Amino acid sequence: MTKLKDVAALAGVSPATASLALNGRSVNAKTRQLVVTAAKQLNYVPNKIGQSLTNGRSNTLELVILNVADHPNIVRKTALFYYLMEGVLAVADEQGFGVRFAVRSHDDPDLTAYFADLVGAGTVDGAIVVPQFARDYRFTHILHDTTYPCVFLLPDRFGKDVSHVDMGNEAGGSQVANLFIDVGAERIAMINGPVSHVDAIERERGFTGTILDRGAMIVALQHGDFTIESGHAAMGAIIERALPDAVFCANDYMAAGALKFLRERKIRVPGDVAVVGYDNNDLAIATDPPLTTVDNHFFDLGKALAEDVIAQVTCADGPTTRTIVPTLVTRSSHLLGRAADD
Amino acid sequence: MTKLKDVAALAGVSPATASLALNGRSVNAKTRQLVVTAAKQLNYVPNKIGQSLTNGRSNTLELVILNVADHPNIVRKTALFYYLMEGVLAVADEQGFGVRFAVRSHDDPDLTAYFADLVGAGTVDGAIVVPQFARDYRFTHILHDTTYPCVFLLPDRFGKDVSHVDMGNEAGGSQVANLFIDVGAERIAMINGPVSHVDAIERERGFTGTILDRGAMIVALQHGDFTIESGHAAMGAIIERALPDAVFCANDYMAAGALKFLRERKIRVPGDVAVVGYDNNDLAIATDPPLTTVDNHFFDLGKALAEDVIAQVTCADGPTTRTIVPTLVTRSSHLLGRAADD
DNA sequence: TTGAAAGCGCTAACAG
DNA sequence: CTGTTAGCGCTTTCAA
Repeated sequence: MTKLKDVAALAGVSPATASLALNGRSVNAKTRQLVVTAAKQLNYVPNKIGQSLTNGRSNTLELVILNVADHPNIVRKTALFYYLMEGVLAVADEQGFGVRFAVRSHDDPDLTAYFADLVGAGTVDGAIVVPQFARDYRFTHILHDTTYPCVFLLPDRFGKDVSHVDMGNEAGGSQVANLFIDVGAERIAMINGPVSHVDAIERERGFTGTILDRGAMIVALQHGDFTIESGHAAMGAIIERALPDAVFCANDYMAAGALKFLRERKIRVPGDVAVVGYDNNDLAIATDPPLTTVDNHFFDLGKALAEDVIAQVTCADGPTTRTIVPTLVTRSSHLLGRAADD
Repeated sequence: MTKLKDVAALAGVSPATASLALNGRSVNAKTRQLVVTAAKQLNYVPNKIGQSLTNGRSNTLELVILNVADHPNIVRKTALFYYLMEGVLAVADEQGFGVRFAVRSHDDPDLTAYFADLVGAGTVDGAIVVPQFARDYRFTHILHDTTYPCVFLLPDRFGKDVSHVDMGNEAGGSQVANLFIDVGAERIAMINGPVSHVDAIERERGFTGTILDRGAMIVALQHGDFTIESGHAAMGAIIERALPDAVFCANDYMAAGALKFLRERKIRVPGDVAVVGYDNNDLAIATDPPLTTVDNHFFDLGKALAEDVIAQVTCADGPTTRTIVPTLVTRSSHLLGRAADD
């Protein structure tokens, strides 16, 4: 591997000036020319490890996602997370940062050690962390105490003390509630995700809040685990008592399961009951009927996350907070009664 | 940040011995004890940048996936790739490697520069590359010439000169063909992916090869772009001429589109026509009927890829080649005639 | 078994 | 504007 010294030698200057020349600092134009052509001739690529050691910066971000053993890893299934990664990559690339990727379990006894390594090892300048469940956040202290640049993907409520991006689950739930009311539903059910899932908690809060505010009622609330099967089962449990006008499923997978159950029972969707999902997964256009759902804008979330860590890394800015508001994507599964026959 | 020197000072030894002690080299037991407790007391985390500079190794792998501008980014949609990443992470973690992630376009004019940086910058010890299309592979030369550790996810046919893992598309296509024949199909169609997609090419080869070998015939061949819509359209194009007994779709998305089209036309699946997809995407259990499909074992592919690069990094082994054979997952969409009514 | 010293590749401080 | 020197944090000869 050719190094700076070699380039300097070929150009007939000292390594120091070669460095200045290559980094666009003030040097004699002729000298720069010399150095640049020498570098090109030798296919010189600066060794980033060397650079990091002197600069104290690695220009790398770590994206870590936190799982939990007792629930299926929904990230695995949804492909949504890939959009987030691409968002992160988009801004990281543009700003000259590389991205490392890691998955840890929330139950991992040495999660703390992992984070300690992260801040100590010097391989990354900042971290984007995606906790998914309301669990033990003690590991956060390490990041906090050292004021290590990091941003969480977490609702405001859970991310009080740390920089975070909120994906607007509460607003999303509320949007669905309004849609149901507007379409004439009165007796309403929800199939939510695991009780400890932070997004699920917020979706439910936003949803039930506005349902009740607007004078309709919640007649059933079931918890699934975000899988198709659990949606299917939950729908069965709901129907056992009575058929609601509308059911909101906290993700598209469970909505697909619910749809499946209703089809088996020959209950018409749309028409007899309105069904809405969440995430705007690709699944939502494959179901029959196509699913009305909520789009989180995962790509934008990824961009926001990356922008915010990078800001902390480069400007030593204080903690940031922002919300990316999701948008309703109406297809046909939310229609009720006559409207469904159009 | 506390450094080795600090630990050494506290333990009352030289940095050199502290290093030896911490790295499990031969040192007086008492000295080691001293150093270890000092390290613990100071929460010492070795700086990996410093280590890298001396060792010449970063213990990091890069996973790069190659896109193409003129086709939808299927990786974005499938979630399959996430399984692959988890496979890579699983072995990387275990072996003490970190993983960087990047996405590049095959059409990017400075793809070559990107790879040159990769080998030159010293931030990664090896690369896993996932090209998806049969395109210009000139950038490979850089990796090749420098014998840089790298492994491709590519069919044998395309990966001749480089270490690679083959996902067994040809075998998978063949498995589907056999299933069709066994179920009594005679007039058979295929909805394939883009003509330049390496996996699509192999799937078709394996499929049509055994269909013809076993005396059935191909009555239609359409190309989609791996999306639901394209599957829908392709199915329409096929039906325009005649209804085949069976149609093999090169991925589950297109199969879902085909299913949708057939449902609209009130053609029964299973029963009138057999439909099989590929990938064993989660989509496949959400469709009606559940889709018979082929599982690529993406997690295992990721593990294989990681194992093979790491082997190259640590043992300077020569090029490796292996195939992870996919397996058929039968649900009900492949049944024909009476069998479908069971 | 341990310490002193050198060096990995680079950039920054300081002279000249 | 350019060269010399030092040093980032670590490991590794080489001596003692």
